[in-house]
Amino acid sequence: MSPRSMSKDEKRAEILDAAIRVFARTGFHATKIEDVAREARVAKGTIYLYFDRREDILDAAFVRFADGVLTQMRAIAKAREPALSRLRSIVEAMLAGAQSGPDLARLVFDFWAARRIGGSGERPGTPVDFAGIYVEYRQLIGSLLEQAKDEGAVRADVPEDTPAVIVGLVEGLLLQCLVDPGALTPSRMAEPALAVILDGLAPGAPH
Amino acid sequence: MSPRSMSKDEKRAEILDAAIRVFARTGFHATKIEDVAREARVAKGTIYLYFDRREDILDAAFVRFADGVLTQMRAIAKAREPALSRLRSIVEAMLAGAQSGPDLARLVFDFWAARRIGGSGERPGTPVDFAGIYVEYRQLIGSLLEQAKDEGAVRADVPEDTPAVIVGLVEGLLLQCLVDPGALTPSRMAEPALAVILDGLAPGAPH
Amino acid sequence: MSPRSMSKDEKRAEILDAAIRVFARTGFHATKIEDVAREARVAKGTIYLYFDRREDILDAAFVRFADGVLTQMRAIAKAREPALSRLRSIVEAMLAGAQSGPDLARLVFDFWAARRIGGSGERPGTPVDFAGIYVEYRQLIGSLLEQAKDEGAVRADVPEDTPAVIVGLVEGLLLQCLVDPGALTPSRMAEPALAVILDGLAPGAPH
Amino acid sequence: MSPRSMSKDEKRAEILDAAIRVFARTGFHATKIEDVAREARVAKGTIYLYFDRREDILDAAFVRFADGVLTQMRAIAKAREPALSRLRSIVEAMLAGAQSGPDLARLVFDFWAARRIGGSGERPGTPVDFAGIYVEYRQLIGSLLEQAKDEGAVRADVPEDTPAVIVGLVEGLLLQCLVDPGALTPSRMAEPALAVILDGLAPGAPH
DNA sequence: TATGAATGAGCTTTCATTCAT
DNA sequence: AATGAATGAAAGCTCATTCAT
Repeated sequence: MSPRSMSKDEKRAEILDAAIRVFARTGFHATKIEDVAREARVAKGTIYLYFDRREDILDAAFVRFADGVLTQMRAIAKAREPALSRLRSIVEAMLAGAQSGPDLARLVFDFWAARRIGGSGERPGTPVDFAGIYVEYRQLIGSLLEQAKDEGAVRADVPEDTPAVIVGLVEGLLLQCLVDPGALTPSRMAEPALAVILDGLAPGAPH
Repeated sequence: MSPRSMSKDEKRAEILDAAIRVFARTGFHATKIEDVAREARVAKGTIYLYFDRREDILDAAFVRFADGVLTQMRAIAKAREPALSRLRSIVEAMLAGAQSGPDLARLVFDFWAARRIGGSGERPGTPVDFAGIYVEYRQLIGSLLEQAKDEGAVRADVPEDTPAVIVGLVEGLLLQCLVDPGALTPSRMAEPALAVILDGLAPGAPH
Repeated sequence: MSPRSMSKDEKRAEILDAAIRVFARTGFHATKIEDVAREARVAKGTIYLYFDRREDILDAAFVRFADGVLTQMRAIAKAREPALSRLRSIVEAMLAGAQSGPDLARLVFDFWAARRIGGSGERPGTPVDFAGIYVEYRQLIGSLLEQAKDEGAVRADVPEDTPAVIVGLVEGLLLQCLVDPGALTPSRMAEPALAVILDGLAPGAPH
Repeated sequence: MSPRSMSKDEKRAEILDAAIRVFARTGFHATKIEDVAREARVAKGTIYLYFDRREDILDAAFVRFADGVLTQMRAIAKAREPALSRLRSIVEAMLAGAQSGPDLARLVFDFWAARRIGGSGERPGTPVDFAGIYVEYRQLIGSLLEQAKDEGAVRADVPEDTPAVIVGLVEGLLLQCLVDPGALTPSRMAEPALAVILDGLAPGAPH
């Protein structure tokens, strides 16, 4: 399976991918190192050649996930289109991403719970800059809003904290879809979400 | 301490309150039965006279928490005020609630992670109707929107899934605050949140 | 076997005794918690109700062993006899003690090796005052030497560090017996040991 | 680093030296093959080209250490001096040796503990003739005592087991110094040790 | 010869759950 | 009803040893 010529980084990535698959399927908390090893087709001990502790795998998985989202967002943000159009695309892309891999989105909750994000208890280990990732999400949205303002596509008095509202709206919507996949699907939510966001930002009369 | 005359239900509630305090402080995953017992001033074995399994305590805790929110929402929804004003109050109340007890909000993540909400894996035990709770959230909002429509306070073409967008927006915003408490606080977010929600729903030009 | 009425301390002592038996038989390093549990007729987990860590058992075992020796020494030192005679008795008693339980004496090496006595590496956990025990050994001998001097039974110019020499001699002799039980037995060594010690201390012509 | 022309034995010796350094520093029990490899500047697997099992390294280390001591003792024993003087030199040399490398002396405990010297449990592998080494120690001392007797430098009725007493005294003294390096140093112990040994053996009145 | 990635048996430790009192 | 000592399954992690290159 794994060629002997594989570099240390590649092997690590391979194990990480396996771990993400299992976490998504079983949940981090219920996933044993043994499970990750089996999925990655290696022995238990091998895992520890690439990760110091079980929790580090979760951290790495989250970072890989978040990086993917950020990369996609940055690409869209750089497109040659009106800012408002790019904002719309970003919202659609995030919802579409969750559509294709809902289990992966779940990983975020596991991460929150395991890492006690927002809790008063502290956890050992090198912390993942969770907040920093959201700061960048918001900055990206904020920068688009500024451009849209300059382009006259958005009201001039948009409150400062609006990026957080938009990011929250998208993430919260994903939660809803995760909780009640029967009633709600991400793709179907794009239109009403944008209706709320954009019409609220429109300079003149909506639509 | 606990009077001999206490009923089984009262005692159970007392233990549950203790558990919620510890879960909020320490996180469910890191909370041992022993910790709950200590907080409730009973012996470890006593817990098992009121709950069959450890996870049942988390379920019960979540239900009690969600019931509290719903009760509050229902009360506001019944007030003698314009529907739009009640909608605004609900949003403000939810954000204010998180403001006063951020640790309690964290319980929701623990619940998701432990109960594998939205995941493909199944968990044993009597399931809590997680989705149902959100259905009721959305119905409450949806009903207010209908009334607001009738009152002419809201555009007639508000998309059907808008309640999910609003609930998501509030929950997502809470997540943001939890993740980055330094930069964001729930109370400060009420105004920009309502700016996005309400102006987006307004019939004519915003404001 | 173990009556339910046993106090926590008694139970701890019982486990400790079992542990000492196994350590003596198998060596600390090769002894698994499981082995101790089996010898003590309890489950593995029970051990941890009385000792926090595996190493703590060794510490406690050593302390119990050393306390026994010290108690015996103190008792002899208080006897109503000439000081020199009591010194002789102490040497004989220590050698006789090792005679009856050579395996127990081995425990000391395990302790040294595990606790890295005298080494540059540090170990975690509450340290056992190893040096302090030997300080007391030496003080006891030293005090007897002083009395013997006053009684004129010993030369006046005995060097200050002589107690260390005597303690060392006895312990070192025990090592020899441990290493080569075929050729040497503690009981047989008492006479030559005393011949070296006492005649060396005699004021006039030896014997 | 290591020249290609190095013989198998030389390489083995080089690894052994590295191992002794690490054992002395860290203790055998806490030393991993990896540590030895790093110190010897070879890969882990290379160790196994020269030693079959981890314990064999300890055995070899001990033998090399003991051989060094014996060689030194033999050299002194052959000197052209009165036997008593040579005995004195040997005692001084052993104490001085420990003075220069206390960590190395610790190796002996590790060896005892790991090899279960004196214990009832048996260990696999080719055993090191631990007892034999001490036999030779004692024979060397015994032979010197005989010569001293012939030279009239020592009482005629020295008990047969006196060599064991002397060897034990020196070793035991070293233990004391190891245990309580603050209070005792080997070099300072030479004089009181010899006072006990020699004056005890003197034919007429001491000094 | 030398390497070092891979292995997996085996250990310590934890803790939900039970049950005799 | 209440207790808390006892249990033992279960899991994370280590590291001596192997072996393909």
